[in-house]
Formats: sequence, C-alpha cells, structure tokens
Amino acid sequence: MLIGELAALVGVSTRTVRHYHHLGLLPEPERTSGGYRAYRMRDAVLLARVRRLAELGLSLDEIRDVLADDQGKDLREVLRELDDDLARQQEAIGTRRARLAALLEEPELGADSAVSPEMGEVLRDLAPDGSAFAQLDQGMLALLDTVADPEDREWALRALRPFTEPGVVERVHEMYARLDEIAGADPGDSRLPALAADLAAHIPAELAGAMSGSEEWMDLVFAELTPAQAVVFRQVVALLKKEG
Amino acid sequence: MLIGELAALVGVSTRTVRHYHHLGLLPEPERTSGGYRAYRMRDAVLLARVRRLAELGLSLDEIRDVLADDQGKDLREVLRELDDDLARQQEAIGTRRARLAALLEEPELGADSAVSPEMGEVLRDLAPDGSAFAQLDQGMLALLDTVADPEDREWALRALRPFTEPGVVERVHEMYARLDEIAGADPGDSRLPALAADLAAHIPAELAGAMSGSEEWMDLVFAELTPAQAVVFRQVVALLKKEG
DNA sequence: CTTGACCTTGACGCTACGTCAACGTCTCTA
DNA sequence: TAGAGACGTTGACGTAGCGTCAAGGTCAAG
Repeated sequence: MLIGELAALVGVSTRTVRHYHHLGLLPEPERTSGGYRAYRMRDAVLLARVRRLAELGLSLDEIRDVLADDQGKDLREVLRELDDDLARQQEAIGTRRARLAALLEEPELGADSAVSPEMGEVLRDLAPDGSAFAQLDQGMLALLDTVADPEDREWALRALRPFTEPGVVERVHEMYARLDEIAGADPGDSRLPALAADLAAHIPAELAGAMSGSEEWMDLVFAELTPAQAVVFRQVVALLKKEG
Repeated sequence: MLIGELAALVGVSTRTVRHYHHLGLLPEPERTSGGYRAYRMRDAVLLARVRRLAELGLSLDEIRDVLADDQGKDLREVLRELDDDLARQQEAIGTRRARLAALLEEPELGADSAVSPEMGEVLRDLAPDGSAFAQLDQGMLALLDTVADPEDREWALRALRPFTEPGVVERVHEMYARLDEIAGADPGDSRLPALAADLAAHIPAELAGAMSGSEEWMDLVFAELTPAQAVVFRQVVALLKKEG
C-alpha cells in the first residue's frame, strides 16, 4: 500500500499521514526500492485509531499520550477533561449567541454597537446625528461601558439617564451643534462664554465631580478638543467648581 | 498615554495593540521625541470598538471590513452569518459530547475505543485477551468500522454477531490461541491442517466470499501473517472454495 | 550615574494540516 | 524506447491571534 492508498482507505489526506509520521504518532513504514513508503494493515489500523481519537476532539499531543499509555485508565480521564472543556465552550458560545441575538434585535447597528443593552439604549436615544463632537462623546461613552467595572458602569448609566429624557435630548443635540460650530473659532470668540454657561447649567454636580477627579483623564479629554472648545470647557469646569 | 496605559485601560496586552497596528485595524499614533507611541482618547475609543467586535467572535479581518464600511448594514449581515456559524459549532459540539458520553458509559476503554456503539459491543464481547492475533484481528474490525460506508458496516455487523454468542465466543478465543501457538511454527507443522479445518468450519460462506473478493485486500492481510499462519489461511480459503 | 520599569523592532512558536516547489519513480502508451 | 501522466519524495511557507523571548533604546527616580 502506498501513502495515497492508505490515506484514501482511512479517509485522510496524504499530508495528514506524513504529518503524523513527523509527530511520531504513526511509525515510519519500510520503503520500497524507489524510496516510497510501503504500508501494511497494521499501519491502517493504527492510523484509524488516531483518527477516531482526533475526531472526538483530542489534540494530537493528547492522542500520543493516550496511545503511549495504552491503558484505558488515562483515556477515561482525558475524555472527561475534554468533555468539561466542550461544556465550557458550549456555554461560552451560548452566551455569545445571546448577545448576538440581542444585538440583532436592535434597530440601529452603528460603529459603537455591541455595548451593554443599557448603554445601547442611551446611545440610541442620544443618536449619532453627524456631529463630530457627538461622535467622540458617544464613542467615549461606549469605551466607558466596555472598560469600567460593573458598579462604575451602573453609576454612569444613572448619571446619564436624565440626558435621554424627552425634552432634554433636544438640548443635548443643540449643545453638540454649538460645540461643532465653534470648533474652529478664535479662543476669544464672543459665543464661547454663553455656551460655557449653558453647558454648566445642564451638567449635574456629581458628574462634574467625577469627571474632574482625575487629572490625567481630563488631560486626555482636553487633548481631543479644539482650542476654542478647550476654552469653553475650562470655563465650564470653573463655573461648576464655583457653584459646588 | 503610552501603549501600556492604553492597553491597561482597554484591557488587552501591549502585544495585541501592536498587532492591531500591524494589521491596520488601529492607526499608528504620533510618536514622542523618544520614539514612543503617544495615544489619545480617539485611539482608546477605536481600540474598544475593535475589542467589542472581537469578543463577539468576529475575525480581525471581518472587523476591518465592518469598520471600513462604517455602515450598520454590513455589520448586521456579518453578525447573522456569525450566528449561523456559532449555531453549527454548537451542534457539532453537542454531537461530540453525545459520543463522549456514550464512550464514558462503557466499562472497558481500550485502544480500539471510539468505534460505533454496535462495533464496540462486538469488540467487548470478543475481548482483547492478550492474544497477538486477536489484537490485529480486532484492530482490523475497528478499522472496518471507521472506514466502511454504513451499509457495509451493517452487513459486517450482522455477519459478526454469531461469533459473539455465548458458546461461540469461547471457540473464537480458542482459535485465537491456536493461531498464536503456531505463529512461529514450521510451514509443515502437523497442527496446521487441523487448525485450518476447524477455522473453515466456523466461518460462514458469505463472510469468506466477501473476504476473498478483493485480491489486494487478501494480500494485505496475508502480509501480516507468519509463514505458518499464512499456510493455514491458504488452506482455509481452499476449503471454503471447495465447499462453496 | 545607575537602576528598574517601560518602550522599540524583529522574529519564532503554537494547531493541524493545505498548498506550492522542485524533483524522483512508476506505469502505460505511441 | 521515449515521453506523458499519475504518483511519490523532502522542504518550506501560510493560516489566527497573539505569547514570548531577544537585543537594545528611553525615561523618571534615587
């Protein structure tokens, strides 16, 4: 039997057979005068054994160990571990499918999808309306949602909910629009103080406190702003500090 | 933000971040004077986006496509395909776990395990009793079980069942033992004709017909036999042919 | 000035083979 | 007897998503 015949008999590729030789799973057979591998029934029997175990899902390393031990004692143990592993995989896939199903339910499926359902709701209410500022803002909310620990996340969601109420959403969009408008403005632009005042009036104290808590965080946020926007937010911070 | 800080923020390794740069999933940020990557919030937002999609199970290639399209239209399609794929995986795992459970039920778990339940029964009844001939014979039955198409398999099982009946099993083991005994014997040994006659008496005609059907198959089987055993089986074949 | 923590690029490792490449062997046929 | 075509040989790269050195540069602190 040449390698192609053996492979066809057992139902694998010749590459697979050679691979098993390389790994020592299958002994190299004698060679013909021409250098071809000459297989016998024993080889087919062995190869079939390997395939049966492989099709169960054992790794080739595990198969080698099992065949080396030869006894059924170790095999039973390996199979149990494998079953546990498969059970975990099934569970993980189930979880992912549940998340997928929830996502597919959503009417909008934007770049910031795949966040938690609660944050998804907030983001949908605040809707990406083409505003550059809104995009960054909502991206950061999505970031927060994926990296914050559960309690911080809950806290943030509670703090955000007021913005999603009808009547308030429109004000938020108006702020986004005004921030976009002044993006390229001069730092001394006359519209800035009014915008800062309006923003400060809409941001609750607790949110402000949390935001300005970390110096580095604030630096990172300010680094994303245009000079004019930065001026506005420095004024907002000042106003909120005075107020609190 | 340096790479380590970004990675910690989003919850990945620095290697992962660099990998995403390499794949073009994440744009390379500016560098500090010292050559360090200097990240900003936008990068964290983007990285979090990538991670959310990756954790859903999308491949990095798919993520790049989805982010390139930017629209939710394609994302929905990709997610549906992914869900189908996961459903298939779940089913496959379920099948494997069922086979595993069946296997773990079995009291004996030998080298030829993981065959079909029916063949498992036959092999258990014929039990590996240390006979070298029995080992090869039963290995070949296992091979047959894994490579034959369903109808041939059914046929073989029906033809084998008589051997597993109480009263017959003992005769089978006796034959195995006698074949082992004469393994190294002279081709002219006086025990050979009797053994051949006894074997022929126990092998039904249909099985004999099937076995001798393929020339190559017979060659492969004979190649596994010692000279004395080969003599015996040539006599068996002759006897069965005369009888049929 | 040194230490130690961080950064840089480059490259190999992992799983289970698929897929060339470049070349030898064997069988069949003109 | 030569050539074609089917098969075999070894060697090496590719896959997915990073982990893990290696060999070295940068930076803040003591």
